[in-house]
Amino acid sequence: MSDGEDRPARTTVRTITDLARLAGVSAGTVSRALAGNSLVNTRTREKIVSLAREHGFRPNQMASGLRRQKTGVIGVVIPLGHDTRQQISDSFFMTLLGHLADELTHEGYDLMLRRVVPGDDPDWLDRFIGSGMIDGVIVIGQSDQFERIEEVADGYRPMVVWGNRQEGQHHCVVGTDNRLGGRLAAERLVAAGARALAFLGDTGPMEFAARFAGAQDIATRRGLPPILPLPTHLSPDRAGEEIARHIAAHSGTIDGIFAATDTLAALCLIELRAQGIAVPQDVKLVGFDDLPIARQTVPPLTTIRQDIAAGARGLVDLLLRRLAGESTESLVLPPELVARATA
Amino acid sequence: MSDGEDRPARTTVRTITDLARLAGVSAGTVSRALAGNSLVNTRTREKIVSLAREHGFRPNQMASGLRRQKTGVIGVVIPLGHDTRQQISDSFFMTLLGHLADELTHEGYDLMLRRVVPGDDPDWLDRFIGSGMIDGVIVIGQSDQFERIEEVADGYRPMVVWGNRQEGQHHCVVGTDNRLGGRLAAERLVAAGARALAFLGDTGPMEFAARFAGAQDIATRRGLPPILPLPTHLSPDRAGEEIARHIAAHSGTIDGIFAATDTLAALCLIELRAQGIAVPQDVKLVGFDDLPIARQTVPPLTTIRQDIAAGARGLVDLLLRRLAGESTESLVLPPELVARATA
DNA sequence: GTGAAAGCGCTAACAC
DNA sequence: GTGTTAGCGCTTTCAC
Repeated sequence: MSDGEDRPARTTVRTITDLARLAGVSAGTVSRALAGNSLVNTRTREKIVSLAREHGFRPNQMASGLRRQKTGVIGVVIPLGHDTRQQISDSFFMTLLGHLADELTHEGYDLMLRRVVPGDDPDWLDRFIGSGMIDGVIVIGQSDQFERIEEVADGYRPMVVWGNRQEGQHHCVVGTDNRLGGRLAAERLVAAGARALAFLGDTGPMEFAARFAGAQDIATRRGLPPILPLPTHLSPDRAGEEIARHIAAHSGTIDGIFAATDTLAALCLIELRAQGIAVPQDVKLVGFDDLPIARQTVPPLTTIRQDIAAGARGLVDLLLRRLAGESTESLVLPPELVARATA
Repeated sequence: MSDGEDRPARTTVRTITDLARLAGVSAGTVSRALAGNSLVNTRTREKIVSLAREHGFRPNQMASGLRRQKTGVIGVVIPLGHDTRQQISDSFFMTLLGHLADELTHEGYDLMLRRVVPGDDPDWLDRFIGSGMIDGVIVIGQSDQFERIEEVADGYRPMVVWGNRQEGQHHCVVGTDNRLGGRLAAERLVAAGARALAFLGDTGPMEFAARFAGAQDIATRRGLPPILPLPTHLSPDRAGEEIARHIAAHSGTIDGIFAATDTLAALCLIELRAQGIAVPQDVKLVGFDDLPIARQTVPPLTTIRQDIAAGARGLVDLLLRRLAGESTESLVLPPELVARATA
């Protein structure tokens, strides 16, 4: 390692042509041998393969992709519409991304990640798709881009979206039944004795809107007053203050809070404690997602579970089928109440 | 939207040649016009650009990449060596990844994400680099692959690694001074009155080993008994049980715990509470990372802060400079004690 | 079974 | 200023 040039003295073999020269065959044969599928003479193939290994040769995927008109890469894009400052590091999306990486790797695809701010670039989706770099795209979250996604879906098949399902939509979506989730949450709050309910979080994004609507379904059915929306941003810094203000303004008048996400619920728990409000005695609280943090709050958070791993599997499975030319239905996953100690 | 074919009747223009035909110029001119830099006639350029926009034309990045020998993509790879079941969704890495995505996007690069299990594929790094799909690579975490990374670093410049710095290493690394962090943690525990210290977490990965060593420095300096290692896995399910066993076995004999990560510290806090051990009265606890969860535990966690955003900025900055041919030093970031309520 | 040759879509000399 | 040409590294007919 100490003396200058320590690269092995072997010819550097960067292209399939280099390798062909070395093996005394043509580039075409090398290509076939490495692809394995064609009927190349076994001896020839073995020689080529061992030569390739010996010299650490890897075929250039750009060239191969260009020629075959496919890249082996799936694009994953996270549109940040509602709240630009919402970090890409938002826990739920990040966990989903992790599972997607696992699933795609497992299927032999690479993952290209893009975070976009649709407000800055209305063309975000076409640009990604048209880049020629990806064989298909997974959109994580509809954000406020439902219409844009619908338009694109009509002309581009290999796309699957994580989000909420709307009546009669065109694009293929995988997601939890958010409205049902909202119902489960509200039912739990009511069963625990709450009567004056609030919804903590922005109701703009469709997934949150559906959760809110589901909760409202229950309030209506039970003859309770309408649910009070307590809007917040998603980034923890801002949400913290906003929640503090909401609680200060409405403690005493509400006795049940349905938080749009576990992250918000956890912050809410802190604020409730800070303001001397006992959970679940004075106020019941239910979250959404069942992130790891839900088990670690004090008291542990009652929440609505989304099966993230199943979601990732569904997204990849549907995408691969669409890539293969199939038509696919959307996939709606059932949410599940996880009863812990806050309601 | 209601009548069958709603694609515009315009000729579909997929390649630069299509566009050239439409504009009545040659492909070369279109290429130059779109690149903007060459001295194309302003009128011609405007015509081409507007035509391109009108038809939603995007140049194929694979082709352009192949020709220019650069892709505009940076690879980000997470080697999962020590603990295969460690999720890619590990909080710290995920947050770092989020910041990397922001930084790279900002610099006009795309991000290709790969999760690898070095045990299954010893060739993981060369394979990624040799794929021809990326201009450079950021390795998140050295895992148990220090040697492999060193070997590659000698022959491949555009690589930067997140991890721990070793005396005399070849590869360019960005990371926190873990040993110093370990010292800060142990000093805090001792200052809070702890005398019998334990380290919670696997000491195999170098970063953790350095944290452990730092803590041991302080124990030695203060004439305290050696620090007791309490090994765990990183995945929350297994770690939970392991921690419970450790606490059951050693409560009473230890009065200060330094957890390798906040995630472990949070789990530890739960277990201590479950076993009726008061924090910080009976046992002091310090974490590492300062993840969002550290503010949300009860009581809030005293921890050692790593500046993740600065880390991401450093990684990207150094990588771009190496890409530009510069030689770069490694970057060691200072950890910072964040005093909350557990020690 | 293997070689030769034609291109995938783009860019960069080199002409004019 | 713009057209022409020659590839980037690979795959895939089409011959033989």
